[in-house]
Amino acid sequence: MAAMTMPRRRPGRPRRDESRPTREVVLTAATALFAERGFDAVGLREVAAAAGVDVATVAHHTGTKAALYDACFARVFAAEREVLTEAAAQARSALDAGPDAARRALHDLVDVFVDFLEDRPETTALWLRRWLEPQRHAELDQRYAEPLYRLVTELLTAAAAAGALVEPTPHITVRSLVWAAHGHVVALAAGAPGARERREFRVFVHRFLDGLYGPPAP
Amino acid sequence: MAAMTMPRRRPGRPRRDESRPTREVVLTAATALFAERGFDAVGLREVAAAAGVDVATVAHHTGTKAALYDACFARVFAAEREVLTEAAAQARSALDAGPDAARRALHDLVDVFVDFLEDRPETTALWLRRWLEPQRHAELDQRYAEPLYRLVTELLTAAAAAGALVEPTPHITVRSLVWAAHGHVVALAAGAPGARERREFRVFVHRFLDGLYGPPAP
DNA sequence: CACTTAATCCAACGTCTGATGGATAATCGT
DNA sequence: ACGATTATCCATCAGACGTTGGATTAAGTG
Repeated sequence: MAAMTMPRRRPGRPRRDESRPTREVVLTAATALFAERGFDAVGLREVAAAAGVDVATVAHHTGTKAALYDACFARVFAAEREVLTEAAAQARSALDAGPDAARRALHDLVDVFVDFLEDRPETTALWLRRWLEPQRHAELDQRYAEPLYRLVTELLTAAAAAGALVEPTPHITVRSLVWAAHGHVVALAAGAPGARERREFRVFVHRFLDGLYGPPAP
Repeated sequence: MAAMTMPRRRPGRPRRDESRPTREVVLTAATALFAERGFDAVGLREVAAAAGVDVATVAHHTGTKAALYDACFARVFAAEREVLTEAAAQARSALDAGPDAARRALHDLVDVFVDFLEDRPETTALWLRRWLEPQRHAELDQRYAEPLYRLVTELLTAAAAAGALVEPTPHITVRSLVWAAHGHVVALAAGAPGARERREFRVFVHRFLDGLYGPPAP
């Protein structure tokens, strides 16, 4: 029975590295390169070399270069969506517990977001690159950005409806916070003193929220 | 006498368009293309075509492609620096007139900045592209970004010293504001409803400042 | 065992790139 | 009028690019 459910090796030439699927290796290498230098500045031969395979192998696994690019984005953004969706759900459940709890939940939510970006700075690089590509921009916004923005925007709207805060333009607040966080990551990548900067940015974001909505109860 | 100070035509074949120096035409065309698609995605032949000249003419006036790229940045960032330097000087002179005037001066300063970015959205595109280029990043920061950041950061510090506000991390506040403004421009370029978005972003920025520092007197 | 399937690499293709050497034209200084 | 100077274009180069066809290897399947 176990043999039935075990992932039996498929026929054909075995992979070079049986521990990680070649596609994953290629995607990881390509993501790092694309994040660092962008679509046009990265050659497929370079990706192949970084992944330790031939350029034809890259094509075999990911098709065209644009498809590889898209696949890299999909992986990173799916991870971001997962983390944020869960964090937003937690924050939402705190809305009923009164204004103080709601504001504290917002603090926690942005902390999760900042943690994620600091942990995976390539997310910032890829987002910024996408924002600079007008044609791909729209499609990506629809698939990834808009749902996330809507999630948090509706969270703010609900908090406002619950009387926890006053927020006339939640989408602008959310967007500004997101860009401030991306700027923070870029500053870190540019060599700002790490630990101190991280701490201070969190304090700033909380000041930002407290200034807009009032602080949680002491 | 007038003939002595008049810009006498230099020898050699005349320019195609005597009204605008060829170098300016090329730089303008190149700036638009680079801002839209980035360094690697823009070919010199494309720049030449947009400027209405041959590719060799581009090389003759701007040297290598990297030099052309740098020249485009220098033009745009010099304009930004000029506008901001003057606005910051005006704000600084208002610091002595008390906390309310200081806060109002801050509002005016960010308004000038947002106006400038909305007016020249290519500034945002070029900045973002530079931030994604690690090696060029440092040099550019030193020449353009750092002086501007220092200008505004010291303004905040001076305002804090004058008792107009409390600001533990001025550089983070400034950076976050700058990135929020860039995000605003990107959203506009992506098709957000223009007039309303512009108005609401200004309201938001003022809310942001009032939240951090307290509002100016009513 | 033979047959199929899958993964990998090698070699090559046509295209486009940034750069350059050299010819031509038009203006100035003399 | 004549050489010097400058701007412009044409033609071309060597190299890198993304992509593809086909050979090779090694496993599963019967």
